[in-house]
Amino acid sequence: MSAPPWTIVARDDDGAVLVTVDGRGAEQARRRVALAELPSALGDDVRPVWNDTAQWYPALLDAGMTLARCRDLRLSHAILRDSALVDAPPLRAATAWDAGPSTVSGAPSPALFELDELAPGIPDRVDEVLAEFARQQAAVDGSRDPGRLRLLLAAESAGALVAAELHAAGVPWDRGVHEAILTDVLGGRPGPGSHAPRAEELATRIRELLGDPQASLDSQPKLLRALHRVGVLASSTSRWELAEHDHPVVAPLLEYKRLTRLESANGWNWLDEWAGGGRFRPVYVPGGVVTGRWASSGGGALQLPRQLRPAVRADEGWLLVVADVAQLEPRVLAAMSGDLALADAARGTDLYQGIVASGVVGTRQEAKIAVLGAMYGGTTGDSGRLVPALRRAYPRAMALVDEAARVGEEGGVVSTWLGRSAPPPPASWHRVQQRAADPDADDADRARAVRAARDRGRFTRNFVVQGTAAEWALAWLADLRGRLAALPVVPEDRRAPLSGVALGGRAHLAFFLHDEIVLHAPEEQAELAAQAVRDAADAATRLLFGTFPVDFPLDLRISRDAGKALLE
DNA sequence: AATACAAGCGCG
DNA sequence: AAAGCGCGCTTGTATT
Repeated sequence: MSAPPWTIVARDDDGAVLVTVDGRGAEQARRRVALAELPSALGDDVRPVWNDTAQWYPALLDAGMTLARCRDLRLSHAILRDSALVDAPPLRAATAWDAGPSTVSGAPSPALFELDELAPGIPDRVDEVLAEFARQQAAVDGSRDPGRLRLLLAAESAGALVAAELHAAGVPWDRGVHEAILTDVLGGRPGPGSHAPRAEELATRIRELLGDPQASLDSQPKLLRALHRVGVLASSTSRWELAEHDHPVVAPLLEYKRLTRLESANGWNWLDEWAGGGRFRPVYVPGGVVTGRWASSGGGALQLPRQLRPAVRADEGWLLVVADVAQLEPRVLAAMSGDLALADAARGTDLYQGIVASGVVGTRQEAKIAVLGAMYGGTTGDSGRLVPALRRAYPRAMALVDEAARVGEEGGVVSTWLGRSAPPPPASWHRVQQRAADPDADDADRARAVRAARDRGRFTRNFVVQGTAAEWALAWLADLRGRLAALPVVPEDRRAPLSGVALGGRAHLAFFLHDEIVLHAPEEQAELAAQAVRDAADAATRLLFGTFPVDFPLDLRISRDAGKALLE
């Protein structure tokens, strides 16, 4: 199987320029095409190299085209600029390629083909794009581990394709189910200037218990003062702190907060704005998190309350394949540290139970607290008490995160398995450290420096694990979309109503959140799609960790909706 | 009136 | 029950 050619895709004053190049960026052929001709001019077996997937791919999707792979230079630049695998990189100087993420617009339209629709900042002229590609290829070729970086850039770029496809396809969203949940919990839609009926009833009771019929419950300072007046001496109005006080007002107040949260964050207004048309189309931002995780923008895609998952509901004649990886991060840690004992504990479907079975700690809950403490840098409470047991049982795994923390505390740089490095600490961090080292420094200066160092250490400790887990997930997605593209297209009358989008004819990705995915699949393809999900997970594990004996078991189910209830 | 910030809470 | 990491969004308040 030969790799497809690289094709630089860039703009000129009234169209696109396509340049076929070799792996070093040397030009082999060039042609100009009108933007409207781009889908047919590109064809299927091509690997575009472009400045920014979010600027090009939505229009191709609109035209009914999908791509197998690409190279996103903006995302790749960010990786190579910071990667510790790249020596003295010419990419480190600040340039227009450092532009922040542009996002796929919420209003896909032919306007995306128009020249003035470009987000400002990211270079798009052919000379600049060619030059950047050549710089990046040279940086990879001259790096300490070209193989890993090529994998990472390919995965990151495939992720950019997935993000655009996810937005185009959307999550099938059942308005009726969502409204039924809201009505059941809140009692009905709130009128202007008031809360929903159940929240208002609670508010009345709470004000009685506070002895103040005018008490404001939505203003933290006012609520806190009212609580103090009845003897609840909390220092904040946060849920966990209120729960520690034994007073009749606490329970209804916590319930009130729960209801008003649902109402404001994912109530009827959210439904109208984001999912009214039967699809929720979050804007995904690949590479939006320093660790390499995706961020999102608009609609709160990363915060969909589990309570509302039943509203994710397949179209008639379609099914959802819902899959998530159990304890992805500790499994990744076992693999990257080569810790056979931890990998052994991870052998079954429940890593925490495996740790208990090895006699490291007594209960599953303790195992969970210990593992999270190990990866997050917990030092106090149960976490601080339990982590040492983990350090004895899994010295290699713990050495990896402990070393990452040590390097971070000293201001150094850490990297993920494939070579994404944490940005170096900012100048302000170094100033704090220097001030503490000054002979005139006082205790406060030194305390501030220690705190900043520890904060940095917890960040780098977690970075290596969270970032490598993100790489596994990207590899999973990238492999999966290739498998899905090989499924047959169903007959016209069986397709999902995705106007102008090539994805509606077969099983496609509909949602992604760090370690879980939802596929939307024609009924007759659901089993095949589910097997593709499993096979892709295995392929991702082999791609990253070769033959190292670690499992990444999936919790997978096929059902009409994404609610957990149908599972049991 | 517009903008910035902090608190609080949803997700992994 | 949070803790220890990473996010986005809404609300109320403070600032300009």
